[in-house]
Amino acid sequence: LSGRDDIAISPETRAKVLDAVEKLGYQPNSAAVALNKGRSGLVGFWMSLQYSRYRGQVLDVMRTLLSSTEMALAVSDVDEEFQWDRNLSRALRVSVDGIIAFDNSISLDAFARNRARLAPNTPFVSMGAFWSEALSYVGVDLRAGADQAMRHLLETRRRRIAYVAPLGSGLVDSGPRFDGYRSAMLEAGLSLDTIATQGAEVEQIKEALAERLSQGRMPDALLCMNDDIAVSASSALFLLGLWPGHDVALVGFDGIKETQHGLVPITTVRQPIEEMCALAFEFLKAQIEDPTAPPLQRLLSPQLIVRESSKP
Amino acid sequence: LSGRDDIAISPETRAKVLDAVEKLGYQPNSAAVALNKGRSGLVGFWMSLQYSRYRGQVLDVMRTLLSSTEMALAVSDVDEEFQWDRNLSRALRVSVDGIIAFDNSISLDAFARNRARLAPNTPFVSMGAFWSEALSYVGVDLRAGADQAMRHLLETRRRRIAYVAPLGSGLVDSGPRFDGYRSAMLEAGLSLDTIATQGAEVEQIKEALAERLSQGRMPDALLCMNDDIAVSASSALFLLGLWPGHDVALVGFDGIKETQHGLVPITTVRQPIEEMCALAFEFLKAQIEDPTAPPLQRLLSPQLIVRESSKP
DNA sequence: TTGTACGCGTTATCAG
DNA sequence: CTGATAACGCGTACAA
Repeated sequence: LSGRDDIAISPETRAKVLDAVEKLGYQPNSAAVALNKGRSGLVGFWMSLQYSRYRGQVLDVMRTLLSSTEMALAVSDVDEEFQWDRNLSRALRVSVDGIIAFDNSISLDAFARNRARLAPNTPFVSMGAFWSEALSYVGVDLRAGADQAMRHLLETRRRRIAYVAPLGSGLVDSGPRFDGYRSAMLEAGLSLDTIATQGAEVEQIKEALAERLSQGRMPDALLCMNDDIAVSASSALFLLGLWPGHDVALVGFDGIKETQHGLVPITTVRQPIEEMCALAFEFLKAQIEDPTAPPLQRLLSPQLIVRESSKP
Repeated sequence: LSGRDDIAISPETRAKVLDAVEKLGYQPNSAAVALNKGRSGLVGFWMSLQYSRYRGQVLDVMRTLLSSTEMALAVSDVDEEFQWDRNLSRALRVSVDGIIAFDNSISLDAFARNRARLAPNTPFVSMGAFWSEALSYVGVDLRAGADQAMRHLLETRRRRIAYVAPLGSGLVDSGPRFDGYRSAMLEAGLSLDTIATQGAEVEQIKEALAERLSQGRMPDALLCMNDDIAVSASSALFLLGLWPGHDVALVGFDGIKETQHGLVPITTVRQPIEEMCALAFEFLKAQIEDPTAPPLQRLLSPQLIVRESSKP
């Protein structure tokens, strides 16, 4: 019935069994299978379902990766779960063989804090911008990416460089991207300029930029916290009569497809999505094989891709 | 240990047990619990993770609903799964007590087709714009909503009414919204006008509208397939020097929060999100209690909310 | 108040 | 090749 060839079975019995299966509409009980095998065949994928195209593309890659496997993905939305310590046990109730936590510091912290107590041996890999040294991770060194981007902007003689991030993201004045921005600016003797937007929509970026324009202090380069913002900024600049790449340089983060074609191809700090996902899954599988093995850790570097929007 | 008060236990033993739990980091095995109880405490939530604000808000409501319960949500992304018959068994492998399928006709069809074979007794409720008469559902009668919207537009003397939907959504020339639009137009002796956009971004809507404007055939009303588009259209019209609500009436679908405030408050066909989610969950719980009960079905009506964008 | 045995639905093993 | 049986980890009922 379960398609093994190392076992002999008479044609008649096989037919009888298959027949019964058909007749009764038999479906294996997954809880029983999971209990017996000690495996559920499920990978818990913790991510924020707040939209960004980058997240969407990562989920897609992950799904494609798993689809060639016997494993399936169970997505848990870890948005705004501020009381994570309470919610953690609920999230852990899903019978998964392991967890991949993507780009989410809150759930990662909560898990790291309570691992010993709640899930001592649950394979866990964090993936993306956040990690804990105590756990397995595939990190992406956004700080290094920000450094690359800033070096590029400074080398191409931009001086009034602003950092753009949405209000309420917690990234307006902190995080590896901002840190890279700040230290590069200070080192170059330039003063910081942060633009906090209401969101990532063209309209919202335009509003923020229009204010700068009217005050006569439009930057000559924008380091955008992600590509969604950079793409929107590109449109916003156009609407304000400015040429992205000419009047104002534009750099984004993530490397989503939409940066390639558009009004102007946009320079971006590309995250190694495929490698990151493949590695995270590999690490998870290894942890599942041997849950007692020491954590597997790897720091990936994003790569600056220079395009029209920041050509010298 | 499991907090029952109908059973007596000596303080010493209790302490000993609790102590051991602590010391060993004991956590109940969810597969075993599920097997024993015949319940996993999980609700499978099938939805497309392609972004729309409406979907985001629905997920939020659902999550809030479940958080006051002992049940947890396991989201399955059912995007672009064209080979659903193959993927269905994979999706069904998640050991859930029941499934809520939201606004997704593909997975619904696949499930309805294979229910008898793959999951004869799995509680299943579809929720939103699609349903199957053979299964439980909480439907929303978008056709009725479209009728309301069209009646409103026609009564307020708009005549050159266009229907706006994104290319590739499959909704450009079909679906209950389009059907309502078409029959109202034909009945009124007006000719159809469909605007297919590249997406829901302001830029993309603007592009489509700019073409109309330059051809001198700008409609006097836009029936937008959803609020994301309507909100973007509002900005796009402004950018083109037109006043939404004055020069061009605007009606959206869904009733997301963002329609209330903005450049212009936008008329929308509000979906009964809270009621829909609550009812779907209630139906699912009932099906879980008694899987052999006949399907529970309910058709909800969306409600037209008239705002600035379509005032007479 | 405590200990024990059984059943949940599978799979794997082992004797026939 | 077939049939019976143990074990997976838990909850519950019942005997001690």
